[in-house]
Amino acid sequence: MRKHFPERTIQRLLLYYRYLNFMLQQGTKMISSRGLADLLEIMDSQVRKDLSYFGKLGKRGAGYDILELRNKIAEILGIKSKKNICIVGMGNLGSALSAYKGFEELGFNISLVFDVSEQKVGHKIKGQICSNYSDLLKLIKENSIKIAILTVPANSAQETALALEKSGIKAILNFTPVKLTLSKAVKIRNVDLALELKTLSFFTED
Amino acid sequence: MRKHFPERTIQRLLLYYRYLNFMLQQGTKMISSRGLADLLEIMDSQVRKDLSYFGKLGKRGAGYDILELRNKIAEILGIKSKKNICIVGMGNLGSALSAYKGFEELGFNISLVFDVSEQKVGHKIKGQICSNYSDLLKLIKENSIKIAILTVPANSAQETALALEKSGIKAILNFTPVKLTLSKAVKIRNVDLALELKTLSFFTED
DNA sequence: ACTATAATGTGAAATAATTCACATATATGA
DNA sequence: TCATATATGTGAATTATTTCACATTATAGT
Repeated sequence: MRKHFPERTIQRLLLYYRYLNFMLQQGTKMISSRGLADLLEIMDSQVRKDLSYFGKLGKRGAGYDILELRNKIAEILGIKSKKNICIVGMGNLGSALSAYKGFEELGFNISLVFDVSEQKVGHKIKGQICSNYSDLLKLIKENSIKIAILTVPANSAQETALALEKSGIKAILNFTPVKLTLSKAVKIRNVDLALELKTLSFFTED
Repeated sequence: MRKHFPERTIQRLLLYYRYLNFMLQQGTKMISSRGLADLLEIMDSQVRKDLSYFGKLGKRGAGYDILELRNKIAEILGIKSKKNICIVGMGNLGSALSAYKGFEELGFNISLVFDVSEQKVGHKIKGQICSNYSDLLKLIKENSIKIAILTVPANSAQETALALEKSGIKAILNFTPVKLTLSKAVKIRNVDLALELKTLSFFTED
């Protein structure tokens, strides 16, 4: 079923998911594509197109059953099954992310965090005991972790990424401003905070 | 000159900028579109198209003069002129961002940080003295700050955004998972960390 | 039961972004 | 100076994504 639809569709599905959950708590039962679209300030046809990639999920004349749709999206996105992840680099950003609640809600569990610093290794950082970077290979393999968040300093990013690949990691969320070069078997996604701020600022009138 | 080119073009310009700076330090003088493209794993035609939006910046048969191109991109992106920004919400993420080096390199200066907590206000967090949220309007106006990073808890995001708008903020980098509703005069850009991780994970083979 | 209204699902059209392909210009070496 | 190789800049083609438009189906009110 994969890759006949835009990546953006998946991201919007996630946004729908959040709103549907919220509406469930409110006790609402049905929602139209227009209703969802208005909340997100997008076109209703976009909502329908997105959902149509995954079947006929609505009911003509009535809309979408919120509970059903929420569950279907959870299924599509694989939110039911918890996935263990690790964070490598417990600097400011790394430790902030280790405490970030948003990951858990989408089915992620931070099961390991690493750093090289002697001051951190063995100690709790935001409730997580920090493992030694020298045990990276061993621990990631033992725990069969496939997803890593990379928050090390730029100058050790590539080297750390290689170690992650070797340890069996299949996906890296890269917060460093470095273009990582790994085999195609490893999916990389870059989150470039400075770039986001600059993009915003560029398209803003002074 | 604005908005005849894709937003992605601006983002790539920024990546080019980083590489050009690096190459300058190495002492290289010229680079071809192919050279740049290979570094970023994109098409060389993409590089040429991106640059062509801003003039004839290269020399046929020779390529691009690295110093000239770097300066031209800095000019396009407005990197020379420092811009003051503020961060609202000094939780884990906010304080990590207040210490983040990447912003400075692109011409941003974090001149104010805010929180509501009595324990934080008046104290230094990562080198920044935290201002009281109740002084938000006054301080942002006084300092003519136009850009804000929003890292407050989800349940106060919308309300804080409204306060920011009132204080004259024209652009918000929103790290909360909340769809902010403001007048069109305020540019909003969302950074949704959980969504990034989920997108990555979705397109990864288990 | 009938009519008016609401809403989906989906090809087709429109829009946007990327990549191709090549005419044109420059550089280099013999 | 000429031939060959290199590399830009750009209109055209391609590919991707969004939006339109409408046939179809369901609902609600009378």
